Amino acid sequence: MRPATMRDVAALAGVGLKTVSRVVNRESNVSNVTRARVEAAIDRLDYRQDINASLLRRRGRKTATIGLVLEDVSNPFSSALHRAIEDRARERGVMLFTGSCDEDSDRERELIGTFRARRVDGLVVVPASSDHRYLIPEQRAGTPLVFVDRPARFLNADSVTSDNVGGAERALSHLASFGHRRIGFLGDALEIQTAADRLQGYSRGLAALGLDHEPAIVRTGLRSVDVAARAVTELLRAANPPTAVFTAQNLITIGALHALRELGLEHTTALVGFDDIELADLLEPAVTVVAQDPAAMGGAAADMLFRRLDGDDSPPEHVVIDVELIARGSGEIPST
Amino acid sequence: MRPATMRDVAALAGVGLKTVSRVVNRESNVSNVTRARVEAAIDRLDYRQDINASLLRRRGRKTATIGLVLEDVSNPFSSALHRAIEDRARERGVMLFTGSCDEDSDRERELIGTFRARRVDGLVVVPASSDHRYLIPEQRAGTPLVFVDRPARFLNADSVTSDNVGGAERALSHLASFGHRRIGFLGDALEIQTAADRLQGYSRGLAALGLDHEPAIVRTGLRSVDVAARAVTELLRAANPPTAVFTAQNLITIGALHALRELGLEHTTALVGFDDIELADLLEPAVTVVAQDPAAMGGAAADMLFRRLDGDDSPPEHVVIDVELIARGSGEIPST
DNA sequence: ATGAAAGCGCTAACAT
DNA sequence: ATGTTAGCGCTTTCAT
Repeated sequence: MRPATMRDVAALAGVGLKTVSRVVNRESNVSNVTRARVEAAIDRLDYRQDINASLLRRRGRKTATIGLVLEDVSNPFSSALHRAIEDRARERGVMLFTGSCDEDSDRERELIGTFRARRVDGLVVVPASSDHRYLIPEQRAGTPLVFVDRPARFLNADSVTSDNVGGAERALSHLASFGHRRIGFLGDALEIQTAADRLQGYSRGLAALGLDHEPAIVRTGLRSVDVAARAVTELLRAANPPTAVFTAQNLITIGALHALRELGLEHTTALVGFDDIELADLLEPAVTVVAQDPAAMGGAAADMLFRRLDGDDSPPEHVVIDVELIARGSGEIPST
Repeated sequence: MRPATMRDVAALAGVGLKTVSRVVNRESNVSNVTRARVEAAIDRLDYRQDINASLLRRRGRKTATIGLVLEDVSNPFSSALHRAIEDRARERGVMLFTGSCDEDSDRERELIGTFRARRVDGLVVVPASSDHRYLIPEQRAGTPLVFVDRPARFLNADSVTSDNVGGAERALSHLASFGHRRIGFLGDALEIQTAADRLQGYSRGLAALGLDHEPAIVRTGLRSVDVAARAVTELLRAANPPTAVFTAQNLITIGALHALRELGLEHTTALVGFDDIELADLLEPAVTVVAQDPAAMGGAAADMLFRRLDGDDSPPEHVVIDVELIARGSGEIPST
């Protein structure tokens, strides 16, 4: 029942422990005859090296693992990030520990603590918490740390983010080019950095167009599809409703689509969403979005982490990944 | 730079190594004064127990990790499974190693080999390969092994699958109840067990309705959205086309939706898909599907694995998770 | 080319 | 209540 050890292999092959170690690690200074004998024993015992024991004694003490803190492994954005990082890690023979923290900052700390106990070589974090000073010791200890989607707060660390401000601005000018002058904003809680950035982009967009900021058509703190749908309904039923809306997040866009459909306004009120949604092109009208590129973000984050792991200790970098406006129909409805 | 060890803590606190171990592991027989001293030292050194070293010596040699082989962490089905398993694992303080194998059987073996080297306590596998005899030593060594979505081949192991046959049958009888007598089948490669099962359900459904099996309106081996779209287009443009189609997989359903839209037949040809798709309710018509329950599948798989880990060594079980037909519109278009 | 001894960070088993 | 010794499975170091 107990898995075979190197000792077992050595005994069966009639060689010393170190010789088996040499064969397993493909070191030189083993004669072909000896190697063959050892390999036969390995096969016979179905031996597999215990990486944990191996790494314990190794110089450098690397575990060939990295920890990945995501919002939720099952949401499309997180899992696209995950996949991109997995692919990079695989090239280096590195395994991933992942965990979902559901925007819960306690869970973020708990996860990172667990990763630390497992001696991960580095950390990629989509942060939930708003104060990362607790990671100072970690950082000082030399553990590479890359933040994704949102920057670290109160900690100077590498980050990879989308161009949220620029993307929102682009959405605004796109809608304006179709004649819209009253453009509603629907966003998430402003404690979330990306939500705040997108609102800032909206404001800048208004300013660039010489338009006033009208608080009545700006709604934030929308945390679910239903809440978003209700907010959109209210906005459009009020007196002097906006002729276009900018929905600053995935679920909010979906909520807005439901609301517009119910009000029968889907071909009348223009809509641009931030973040692409599945099947957006099959909807009627197809949904215009500012799309992020989670695969590129994950790739950039992994590249950065591995550069750090390879010894790069230049000052923290902040990579901003471009977003793309994909015009599909809903954002090209002209103002009436 | 080197992380603090238990030794360091013991030295700083002026106690023996074992006392620190007792405090860290919350064992009894430590006076409050001593405990406080040790805890202060832990805080000052920012010490964190090295789990790998700890587990190396522990009785039972458990690593508190499980390995999860998925088709692709970024696809919705896989990631929903992943999340369900993560939640169960978290309750037990178990971490997950995950990997995507993209339907590549070599990659499946490679991943499982890596997991084995890391001494995972158990394995949950969505299999890509068609012969699992290579896992016999693993199984004999007592490593719990649960297959999900598709059963093991040539290996008697626990499995959790959807009711693919029954679901397909239900789709057939649903379409028949709206008058359809010529129902096309569009499916994936039959090497994939689920695809074969769904075709079998289709055949049974036909038989139950007293309908003939017409090879001309059955297409299999459709491996992408585009290929599926083309197949649907061909089917519907041919002489004597089916009045309804059953698309036996996610991407095929999406391909069919594109094709129907392009042909202008979306309100004429009935469609039932296997596996739910995002935003199916916002499409026009909304898409009727036979929905799997990946969260339930993952939960059941995790429960099974942990039962095995807790010592249950009864014969392998094959849990079948029910599927649900969700009527939304496309499947209720009557035959003309 | 090969192996014996020491030790990685920790827990088990046994003192005291 | 606390400490000491051995040893988990492996690599390092140093010998032969």
